[in-house]
Amino acid sequence: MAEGGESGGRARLISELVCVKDLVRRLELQLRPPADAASVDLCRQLIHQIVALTDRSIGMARCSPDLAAAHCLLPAAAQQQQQPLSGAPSPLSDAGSDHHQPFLRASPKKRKATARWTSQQVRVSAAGAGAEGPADDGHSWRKYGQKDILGAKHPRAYYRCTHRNSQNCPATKQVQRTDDDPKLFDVVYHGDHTCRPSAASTRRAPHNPHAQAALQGLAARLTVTTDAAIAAAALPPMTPDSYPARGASSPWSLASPVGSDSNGCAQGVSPCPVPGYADWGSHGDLQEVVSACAAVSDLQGLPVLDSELMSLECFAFDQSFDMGGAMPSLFYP
DNA sequence: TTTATTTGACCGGC
DNA sequence: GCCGGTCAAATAAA
Repeated sequence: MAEGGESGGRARLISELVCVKDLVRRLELQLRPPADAASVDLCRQLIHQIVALTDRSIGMARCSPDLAAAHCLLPAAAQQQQQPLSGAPSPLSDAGSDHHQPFLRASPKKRKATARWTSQQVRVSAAGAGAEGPADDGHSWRKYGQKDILGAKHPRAYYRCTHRNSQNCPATKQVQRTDDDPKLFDVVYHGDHTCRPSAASTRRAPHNPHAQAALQGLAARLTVTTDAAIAAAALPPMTPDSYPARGASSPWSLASPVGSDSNGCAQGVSPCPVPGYADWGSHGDLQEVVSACAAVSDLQGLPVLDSELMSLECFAFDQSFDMGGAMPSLFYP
């Protein structure tokens, strides 16, 4: 546990937020009229991914004693639901080991060569994105292999960054349909993108009322809990096509993307720990990530999302960031 | 013609 | 020897 030390954790946190930033920008693109069903579905996919990544980032940040002490990461309502970080340890307190990721099978034979990568695990839905795989995550991937995995119902697909050759981008990901729900995919990211995001993904877009509605629904339901055990094990992950129908009497979990990786030595850590995103790694850019989320919600006057996400501006990336501790999980009550 | 995907073979860790 | 991950030729699609 605590592989890679606190600087590695901070690097992962920044990487997470960079992904969020990219997703938000893509969401902005979907907000331009005319809106259609496919666009709305894609927006939902993006929202799902944004929340999942935010969830994990919050978890990482909460593990920083300074950040947690400042009470700047979570809204008051969410803090009321929190359990103490100290005392009884969370089942996810040693996030970083595979056996705490319910959607990942233990892989004792994982190669050492791949273990050095920074890795992230998320569970995403295929709903609205076709049955072939989860929605686009903002990067361009090229499939290079597929394998039947022992004990798994569905094969695992292997992707690498399209810019692997042109920009020597080392990022790869593995996508595998979950056994229990064909609509869900477990996605494991290895390495960090050193390629530059496409310019198209950064264009601003006008307002799309359907996407705004989806965001509004997201904001209205957004709460945070540190009971990752419940979130990860007892409750099903969110699917974009299902969350609008969920009632308040049926608590359920968003995907619990428990952060896990190896030692994170594949990347530098300070001050700009994410290769290829060096110019994104500043505090100002992190604020931009959060501000982008807030700006979208603010268009419809969504104080909940606004205040919650704006509180994330307290991300100061304390130099003593520690990955130890419980991982909270977002869920919709 | 170029680019992406498929799929069997190969490699290396265990 | 088993298994997961990657390679690369063949094939398909744009």
